[in-house]
This record gives sequence, C-alpha cells and structure tokens, in this order.
Amino acid sequence: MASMITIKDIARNLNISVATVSRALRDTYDVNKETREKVLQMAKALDYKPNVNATGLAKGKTNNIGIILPFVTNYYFSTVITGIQEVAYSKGYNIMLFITNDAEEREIDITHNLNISSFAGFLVSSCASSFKHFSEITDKGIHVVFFDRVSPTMDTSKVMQDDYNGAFMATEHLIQQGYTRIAHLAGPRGIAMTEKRLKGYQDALEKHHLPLNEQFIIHSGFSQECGEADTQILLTHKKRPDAIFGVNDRKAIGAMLALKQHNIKIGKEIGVIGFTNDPASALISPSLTTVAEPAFEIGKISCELLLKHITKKRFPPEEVVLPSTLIVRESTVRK
Amino acid sequence: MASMITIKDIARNLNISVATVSRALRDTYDVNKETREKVLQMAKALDYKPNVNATGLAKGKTNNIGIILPFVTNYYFSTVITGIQEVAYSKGYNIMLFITNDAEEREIDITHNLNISSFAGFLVSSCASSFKHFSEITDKGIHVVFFDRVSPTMDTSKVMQDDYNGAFMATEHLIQQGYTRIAHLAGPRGIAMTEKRLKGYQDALEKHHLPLNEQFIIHSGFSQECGEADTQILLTHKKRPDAIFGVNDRKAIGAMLALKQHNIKIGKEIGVIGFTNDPASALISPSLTTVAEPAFEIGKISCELLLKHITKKRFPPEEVVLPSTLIVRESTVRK
DNA sequence: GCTACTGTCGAGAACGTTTACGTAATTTTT
DNA sequence: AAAAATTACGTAAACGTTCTCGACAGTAGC
Repeated sequence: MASMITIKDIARNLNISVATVSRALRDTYDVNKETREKVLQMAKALDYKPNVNATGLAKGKTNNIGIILPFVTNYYFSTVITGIQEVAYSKGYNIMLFITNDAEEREIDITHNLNISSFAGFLVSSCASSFKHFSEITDKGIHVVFFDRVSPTMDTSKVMQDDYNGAFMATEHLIQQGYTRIAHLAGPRGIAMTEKRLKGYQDALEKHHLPLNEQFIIHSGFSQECGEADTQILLTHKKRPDAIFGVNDRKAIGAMLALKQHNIKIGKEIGVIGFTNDPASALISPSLTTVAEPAFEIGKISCELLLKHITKKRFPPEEVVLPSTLIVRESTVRK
Repeated sequence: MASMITIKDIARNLNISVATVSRALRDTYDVNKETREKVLQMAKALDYKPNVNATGLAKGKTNNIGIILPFVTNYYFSTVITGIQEVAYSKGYNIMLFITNDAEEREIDITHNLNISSFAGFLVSSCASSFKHFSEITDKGIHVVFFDRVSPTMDTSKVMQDDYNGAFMATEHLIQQGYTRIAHLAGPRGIAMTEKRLKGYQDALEKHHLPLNEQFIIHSGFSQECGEADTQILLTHKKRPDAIFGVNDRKAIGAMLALKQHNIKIGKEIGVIGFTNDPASALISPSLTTVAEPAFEIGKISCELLLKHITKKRFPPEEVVLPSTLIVRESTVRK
C-alpha cells in the first residue's frame, strides 16, 4: 500500500486547514487568490491526485459511467464505445465496461450486483425483453440512456439509427434492382430494433405491391452462423427467394457463405443486402451492399445526452434518431 | 440522490452494531452464526449493496482493474477485452477502459490523470516508446501486466503471442510455396512486437539462404491504409517482390486491395500472408493466409496473472508466450 | 464609535465502511 | 470453585474528502 499524497499533506506543508485546501482545489470562491496559488503549486509539486473514493463518498456521486452491452467484438459496438469514450474522456469521466454476452440473465445479474449509486449514469444496449432491472436503476435517480437496443417503454433518452427507414430503403433498393421474392433474415423477436427493421421491410414490399411471404421471414440470433443456417433453410423452399435482406451485415455475410456453398451467383441470381456497414462488408466478394449506421455518432451523442442528464437538474429525455444511409455495392447488382 | 440502504439500516433494524453487521457480511469469524444468518437475511430483504467508495476508502483498495490499450475497434483487442472481462467478472472485479488511440501523449496523459491508488491493477498494451509512466505506477505498489505490446525493460508479468516463431513460420511458409522475393510490411519501429516479427522474417530468409533486401522492408503504422500505401511503393520497384508478409491482417488486407487495383493475381503472381486471424481474413477473396493469435486466451491469462499479483503477497512476474498457429488459405497458393 | 457587511479561513461533522481494541458473558481448564 | 480461555459483540477511530457553520479580521456606512 503506497502512501499516497493527500490533501492533508498539502495543508500541513502550507500551514493551513484542509478545508481551505479543498476549496482552493475545487471552487474559486471563499479563498484568497494568493493562497489558492500556493495550494495549486504545492499540489503540483507533490503530484497530488484526489482520491476518487473519498470524493465519491463525500459528494455522493462519482465520475464513472457504466456501459452495458452485448458484445465488444464487433464493428458496431466497438465503434460506439470509441465514440462514448471520446466524449467521456474529454469531460473527465471514466467508463466501466460490462459485457452481457447477449444473455438476459447475465444482464440482470450484472445490474443486480452493481452498487449503482457509485455511478453517475449508464449507457446501455439491452438484450433483455423486460426492463425491470433498469427501471430499478432509474427509480433510484441514476440516469440511463439507451442506444441501439432501446427500451420501448421506459421514459429515458434513447439514441438509435433509423432502423425503419434504413430497412425500407434496403428493401426498396432490392425491388428497384428487379428482385421480387425478397426474404428477410430477422433478429430475435421482441427486440425493438428487430421489429422496426421488419416493419420497414414489410412496408416497402407493400408499397410496391409485392406479396408478403411469411416463409421468407426467419427470426434468429444476430450471428453469422445464424444467417448461414437460416439461408440453408430458405434454399430448401420449392420457390426460392431471389434476394435476401439481412438484419445486419453478419447475418448477410452468413447468407453469402451459404449461397457460395451452393454455387449460387450472388447478385445475379440472388441479391444480398445487409445493415451496419461492417468493414468486412466492403472486403468480402462480391462486396456487400448495406445500410450504414453512424456508430461513432451514436456513441458520442448517447454520452453527451447522459452527461446533460447528469449535470442539468431538469433535462427532459430526448429520442435521437440518426439517419441510416444506403451503400450500394456488388451484391445487389443484377447484370 | 436516492437514499441508499446502508449497513446502518441493517444494524438499526436488527438492533445490533454496524461492526457486527460488517463482520457478518464479510468475515465468518467473531460472529455468531445465528446473527450472521439474520444479517444476511435482512441484507437481502433490504436489497443492500455495499458502497464501493466507502469500502475502497476504508480498505485502501478496490476491485477495479484498468485496461489501457490503443484501440477497441479491431478484432484482436476487442477479443482480448472479452477474455479479460470473462475472468474479471467471475472474480468480482470491474473493468475500467482507457483507449489511447495509439497516441503516446494520450497514453501518458491518461496515466498521469489517474488516481492509480483506486485501482487494484492495470492491464496494458502500450503504444509508447518509454515506459516511465508505467514504472511510476509500479513504484507505488500497483501491479501492471502487459500484453501484446509489452515493455521490454520493466519487471512485470507479460503475456504475448509467439511473435518471433509466428513470423518465422509465415515467412517459411511463403518460401516453401516457392516465393523468393518476400517483402515485409512491418510495424512502427521501436515496438517490441514489430522487432520480433521482423526478426522472425529475417531469420527465416537467412535459414533458407534468401537475400535480405532492405527495400523490401517498410515500417509504418498498423492500419489497412498504411498497408495499402506501402504496397503501392513496393510495386514501383523495378524488381517487384513476389510475396508480401504483413505484420498484421489489416496491413495484409491493405496490400491485397493495392494488388487488386493493379490487377495482380493474388497468390499466383504475388503471395500475401497476414498475422492475427481477423475474421475478415477468412471473408476476403482470395481468403488470406495468416498466423492466428490466441487473443481470447491472452486476455484471460493476463487477467489471471494480474489477479494473482493482487491477491498473493509475493508472486514473481511471469512471461507467458502463447503459440501462434499458421492458417493456410488461398492467398499463398501458387497454382 | 457603533453597526453591518465582506472576505478569508478553520473546526468539525458527515459520507459508509473496516478494524483495532475493549468488554461482558460464556465455556473450559485446573 | 477459581482462573483462564473463548466467544460474541460494541465503541470508536480511521480512510480522504466535502461542506455547513461559524469566527475573526478588515472595511464601509452612519
């Protein structure tokens, strides 16, 4: 246990009280600028760093923000984290990372084991179907901002990409390319994001008077393996789809792998489109058409909103929907 | 400020002292098992969660481990984090994330602004050339374990993949495939990892009596863009290389993109090999031969070592080198 | 010369825990 | 039956801050 420099050391060296040192270090009021100078100088000389535990205890709040999300090993979430970290760092907040592995029990376990009062707030992308464990947090006055996989019911700020319009654009793009039998590899049921993308897909079909084939909609997890397996199922139908819209790039890439196994020409025979703009989508061949999500922006804005909730007394919840943009590549060109 | 349940509430409800409650909650000694039962029951009933700031203050230590690394948006680091998080979570430790953006000043800034005594230890992959800011941490008795980009001089535990043998294997594989003019897209100078992979490359050439061409070794950053730019330079040489060994997959992928621009057949005309086994390496076409790093294992073992340092009084530093394995794909097959 | 400020500072309680020490009650030893 | 040891618990200090009260100058107003 290294004996750290404390406020007392500064006080003793300067022959003043700890109260004055504390004020000099933080406020500017009620302290002579000369003594303030001396304190700051001494603090620097001794390389004083405030003890965050003591500060947290005394003030009843900290500079920690907790991030709770399913994974960190994918482009979208890791980029969101980078965005969050960018603003958190610049404002002097530290981030604490909690990974749920996309398992609801783990998510609940994490929130229940947490001493939530030692957090300034939480940024979360939930994999749960119920949000009770989060309302327990907001009930105690700790702010939560959701991103991506948001709670449809809770009255908090939420930040997300435009899932509905992105899916609509994706589907409409396929239609405009001449595909008519469009399947959708959807996400797990009950997640708002899944439903919005599904709705965008359905509405685009309806707008263009294309029939809605229930067999062409398969719900499963978000992984590449799910996309691959689901596509194998789609290919068993007597009347195959001629295009596949993946709820995300990984499922779309899984679909492409399955198609390649069957020697089906991607684009020409069956079009494929994804969602995310994972760097891999540009590298795979044929390159994958996709809908880009502004992941970094989402992280940045989520964190900014959370900090506003933390610092402003009354700041009403906001819902921010960031535009998604279509990126056309090779996997949806017909000729 | 939500009034949280404290140890005092339990004590008052049970008509006992806070000391007894504290002991009942933590130790088993010096407390009757009946009262202990009652305390645990009451704690559960009140949904008591210990205040980590108070505990940290009183005990002079915490359960926070800090992770300091260059990026989070790539396969390797995000997988390492997942490994770290796996063991940290199971042992009740929380992880605090610091991203340096691969900038030395930022790394130094982070360590200097930290109240390091509020951490149990640090897990770091450094982008710095000097390690003074880390020895300042270990000098205060806080443990640091390096992974991947380790300090060559500091006496701490270190965990890394076998960079030398991996690079040696990669180069030898190219030689065995019949490539003779092998270039190396190296990492930044001064980083131990860069030097080890470079040495493996050089030694493999030497073993097989191939000339070492200084023009075929280019040092630059770790990004895909660097790999692409460096390859453009390589292609201007009168006598081009017939194979390229990238210090990591991203640079190798950058090389592939450059080669594609020149309509050079990858594999047949110029072989390409990477290092990491980024998922993208399997998706790009032709698929990229690479040397796989056990990223998850590295995270897991790093964290385990750190926890041993934290919990055991005298636990001497260990250096763990995990084997790298060659994964042969299409980018290095000649015919 | 008296009151009323204003500016600067210190004393001390408080935040929620842990822990060294003391003590009373009980049990064991002799 | 007295002495010693053990068990179970409480008291209070400590951890490093913050913050509410004053205290005490000095200044200004009358």
